[in-house]
Amino acid sequence: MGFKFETVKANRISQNIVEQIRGAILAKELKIGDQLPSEKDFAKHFGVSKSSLREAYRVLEAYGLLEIRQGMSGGAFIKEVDLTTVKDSLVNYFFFQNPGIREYTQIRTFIEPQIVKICAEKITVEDIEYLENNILAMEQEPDGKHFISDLDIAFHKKLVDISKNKIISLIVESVQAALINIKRIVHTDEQFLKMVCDGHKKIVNALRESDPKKASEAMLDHINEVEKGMMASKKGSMIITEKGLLKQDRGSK
Amino acid sequence: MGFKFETVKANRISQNIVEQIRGAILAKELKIGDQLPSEKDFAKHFGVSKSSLREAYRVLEAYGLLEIRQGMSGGAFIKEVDLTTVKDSLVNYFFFQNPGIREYTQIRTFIEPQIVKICAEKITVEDIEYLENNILAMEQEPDGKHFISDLDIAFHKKLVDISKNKIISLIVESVQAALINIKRIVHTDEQFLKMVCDGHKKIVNALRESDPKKASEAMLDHINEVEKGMMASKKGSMIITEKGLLKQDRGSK
DNA sequence: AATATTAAAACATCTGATCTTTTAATATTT
DNA sequence: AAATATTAAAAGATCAGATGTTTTAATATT
Repeated sequence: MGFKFETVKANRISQNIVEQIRGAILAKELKIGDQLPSEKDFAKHFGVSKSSLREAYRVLEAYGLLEIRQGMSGGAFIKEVDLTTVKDSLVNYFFFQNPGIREYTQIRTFIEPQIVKICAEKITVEDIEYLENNILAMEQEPDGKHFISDLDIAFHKKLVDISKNKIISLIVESVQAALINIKRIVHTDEQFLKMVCDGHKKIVNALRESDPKKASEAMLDHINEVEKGMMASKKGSMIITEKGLLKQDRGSK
Repeated sequence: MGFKFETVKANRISQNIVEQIRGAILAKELKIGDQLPSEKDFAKHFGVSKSSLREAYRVLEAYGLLEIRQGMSGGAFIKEVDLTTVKDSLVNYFFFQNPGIREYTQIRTFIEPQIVKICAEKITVEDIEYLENNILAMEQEPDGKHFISDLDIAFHKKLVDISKNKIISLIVESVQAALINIKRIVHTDEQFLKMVCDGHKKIVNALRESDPKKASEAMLDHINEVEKGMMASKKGSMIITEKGLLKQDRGSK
């Protein structure tokens, strides 16, 4: 008949409450820091049991919209959704989509070269100093382990933060987090580490010279090199298990 | 002391259970479709009350990782996280970050011109036909209303889907959804509508000629034009309120 | 003035009962 | 035999109320 109806689920009390409160937040009737009534009072207000209301609070908390504190002057407070909440959500999503390394690389090649173009014009001496220290730390890191990825994330995060675009910051950070979290691959060999450092150095050099084109090309090369490295050394790399231990990755398929 | 400790929250039973189950999913010990024990059984297994376990299930459901069905052969089933869940999370996040139109435009100018470059090589006659029909529908739309944005989203979504990059699809869709959901701006004037259609036509023409450079430039122009249009007509545009009604936007600040 | 104690508010958890939904199994009808 | 209606059981949804734990403001003590 050309018209598609959507499936409807029976309304759960807690879901109904969740939607009302989220709606009030999006409609700006509730602001950050506002306190909701206590479980007992609000349950009575809605005419539902405490458990139903508690489930609603749990869900809103999971959305990152609520902070619940125990104790005397505790309660439920409207909270700004933080980056971690969204990143976790993206990680969950990517876990099932399971994109290939190519897909991660592609989005990075779209964004990050353009980011450093902007950086080349805006960057300050303090920023340069920060990036140089980051590279130094990475070089001095004795045998890699997972610190490399933290430093790597920090390097790219710094650049994207200079661009002052909150959306792009979120994307770049999440893509990198997802890549590391999902693949759980950390490259520990000297050669890979050196390649990353060299790439970062070239980028910083171009930025120091305020050369957008050179910086952009250096970033593009760097991303592609890292991809090549990840593809090639897949078998030889280490993966981090859920328990935090390191074990040899035998490569998939 | 140079070392930063992170704050720790007292462990809640439900949170502990959530982490265990999410961990098992990420560790691939639980797969899509797997059924978890019933509330009663699992609560007993963990040695906790049913309410605590229920709260854990609610949270996992909010994460999009669980589907809970009532009835005889119901129960809790591991579910693939769907796009809606992540988009909602992004919408929540952007609501507080409240990025400017410039930030939305910028990320689009980074990604979409490159997307159509790829499309120019991959696109099929069916795809072209789809896009042409989309433009026709938009032209025939009598007086805009919110259908325009649905068609606009569909147009850009189609292009990004051709690139077969799940990450980029998610980003482009979410950015557009967030822009419309948060700003709640719909342009109803004839002039704006015509400008969008013309932009889309130029893009499709370039794609039909398999001209990546021309397509990419047409997309870049289109995005920038739309931004200009949104900025300029901010006062004259309509906004959709929470209740779905349309009212005149008087412009902010 | 500093410190220790106490009390109350609010969340956290538990127990156990009852209601509702869904479906598999059974019974009935055609 | 096939279609339809009924029934029973499994599992979640909701409720009520009791008890435990955390946090902090108020009070008492040193």
